[in-house]
Amino acid sequence: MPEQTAGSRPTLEAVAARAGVSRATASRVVNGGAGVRPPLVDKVRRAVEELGYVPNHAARTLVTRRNGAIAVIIAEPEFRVFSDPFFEQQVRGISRELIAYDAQLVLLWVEGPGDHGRIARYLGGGHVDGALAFSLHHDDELPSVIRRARVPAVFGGRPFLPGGDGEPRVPYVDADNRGGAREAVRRLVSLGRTRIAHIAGPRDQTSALDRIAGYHDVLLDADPELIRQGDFTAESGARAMAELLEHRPDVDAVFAGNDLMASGALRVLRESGRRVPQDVALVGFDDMRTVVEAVDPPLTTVRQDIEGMGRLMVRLLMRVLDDHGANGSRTGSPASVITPTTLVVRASA
Amino acid sequence: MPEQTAGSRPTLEAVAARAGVSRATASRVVNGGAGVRPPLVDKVRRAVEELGYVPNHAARTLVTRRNGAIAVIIAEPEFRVFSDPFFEQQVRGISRELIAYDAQLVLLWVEGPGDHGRIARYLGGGHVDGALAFSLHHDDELPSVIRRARVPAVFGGRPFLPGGDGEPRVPYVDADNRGGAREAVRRLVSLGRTRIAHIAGPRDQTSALDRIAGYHDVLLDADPELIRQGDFTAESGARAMAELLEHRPDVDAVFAGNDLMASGALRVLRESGRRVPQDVALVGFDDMRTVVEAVDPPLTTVRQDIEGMGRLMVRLLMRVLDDHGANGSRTGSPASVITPTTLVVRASA
DNA sequence: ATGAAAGCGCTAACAG
DNA sequence: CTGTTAGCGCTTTCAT
Repeated sequence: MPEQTAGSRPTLEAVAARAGVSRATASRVVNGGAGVRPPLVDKVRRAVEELGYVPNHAARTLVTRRNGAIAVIIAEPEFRVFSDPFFEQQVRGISRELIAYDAQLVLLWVEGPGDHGRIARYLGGGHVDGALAFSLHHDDELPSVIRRARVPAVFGGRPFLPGGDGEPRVPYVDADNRGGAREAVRRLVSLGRTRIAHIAGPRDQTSALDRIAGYHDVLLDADPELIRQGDFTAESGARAMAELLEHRPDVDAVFAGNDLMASGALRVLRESGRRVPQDVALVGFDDMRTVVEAVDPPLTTVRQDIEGMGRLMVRLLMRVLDDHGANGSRTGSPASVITPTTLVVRASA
Repeated sequence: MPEQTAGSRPTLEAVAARAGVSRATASRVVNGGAGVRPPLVDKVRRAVEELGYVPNHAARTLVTRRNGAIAVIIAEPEFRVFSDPFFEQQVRGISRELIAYDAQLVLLWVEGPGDHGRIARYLGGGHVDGALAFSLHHDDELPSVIRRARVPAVFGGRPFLPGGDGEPRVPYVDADNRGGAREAVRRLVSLGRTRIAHIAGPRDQTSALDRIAGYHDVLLDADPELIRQGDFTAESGARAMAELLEHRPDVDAVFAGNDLMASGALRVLRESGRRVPQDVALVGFDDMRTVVEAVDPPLTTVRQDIEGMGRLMVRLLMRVLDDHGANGSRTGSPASVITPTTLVVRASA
């Protein structure tokens, strides 16, 4: 343990003095040591060690204009933040990747539109180098708030693009919802099913929309009766399944917009005396552990690499930041990233 | 929307110039405006408005030595267990209170002992003014890591005090686990029950220990056979209840260390053909919504104000910080806070 | 390859 | 009450 006087911590000046070099050289060593002769590098390193020197972040930020911190914006209504496994995994990915970049995670918790002013002020105040936010509902104003703050940002999940005209596109990271949905439906088709229904997620979320699109990609002329609206909860899945059974009792397969709705549908299916997968095959989406394996039969579903998406959000943001730094103005909006999904076959289809 | 040139943001200098005052006066106004004549205050305020001035945080920190940021340290293993409302509510309370103090929340995610070095470096690096952490298992090293970093910290939940000798006591905020347990057991006594069992939480967590102590406070000479070990999971509650029924089939009341264990016990109780509360009365702890109301009969339990505890952690930390600032050295370790619990009577007891 | 010196934007004595 | 003047600790030209 390096000793350290109670009040003030050693400065670069002290390190330089101890190593018998100038502050400039000490600085160079601390920042990688490029272009400094090995013997001096060693001397400085040793001084740093002995003094227990840690760079003063504020001083460094003041001159470099880099904070080494990025904001993660969490909108309360949307997520039961830490209890939602989805969200937890994403934040874990972000946190891990940020550590690799030696950047800090500043959590901005938004409880409602009333907080937008505060968020805008903070973001605009140059406290963080960039922001990470999550795709929300169609009518959420947060994206505009972030954009107006002129802080480089990356979204998790494809955002609804406001206006749509000359607006700068925000880069985002999303799973291949559409492709995943196609795979799910194709699986059902390959099983010989011909009356394949879809229990859709809420229309104001792009992930739900994209999954619906994927369904239609495969089933070009699907009977509208076979498509039912849910809201991503198990309850809504059960309700949708009940409707389905009423209007199209001949249904022989269901692609649910997520695992939760699939679990609700499964319950109703069994209550109606149907066997899964024999009578009705069922595929979900998300591969949410707690649901997928707790259910009988275990659910065939589409997996997305959620933690990986979190990591990618960080990488993408860092690239945007580098562009900013390099030539002053953007090199053009960086491409968004769509991560692949994989079909996980279990017993339900 | 105040205009703003792309690259650099306006400085205090610019504000001062525009308002026709010195930088010092502008600074005074920005920081509350005490001791500045109203007309000047107005002028400066207007200039700030027109220029869209936002103080540079780094520059301010550099001179004041205050970051306006506090770290919230989350230890991964723990976090999973608490993946329920508990943790989320606490962080929400912290976040809300921090906003009131205009401080930022820096999230430090600890995945294991391997991260201790990084955490120590960060904390020791003066990036944050203080830290908030949560009470962990007996053998967790995090508390020592934090203490060694010499950063003012407050714990959520009474920590195991290491060493125990001249070590500085860390202030903490905790619910009155012992008192709550007493209330729970007294309720059972008041119902005329005479063979009251306790399903205890893990012995390496102070909350579990305190609840056991509360049980003993009321039942001074309880039969050791009536106390069974669980680990705060529903499964362990079921197991403990089964053992209980085997050794003491005459049991007529159970105080479970938390609601999850109570729910497991309830299931076993009913499988054994006993009626709750008629044959066996049951009280839980935590008042965890999702469990307490989902269960039949609804659980009588002990409620703690979790969000409030989060807020108190922040207030306590701020007080510690003020003490530090005021006279250079601590005024003495600030008192910890124990928040009251309340018995919530439902149908199970 | 190294050092000297000029700030980054702000606050806090200290004068006036 | 207001302005002047030093820095806070660090990076970064610019000379050498």
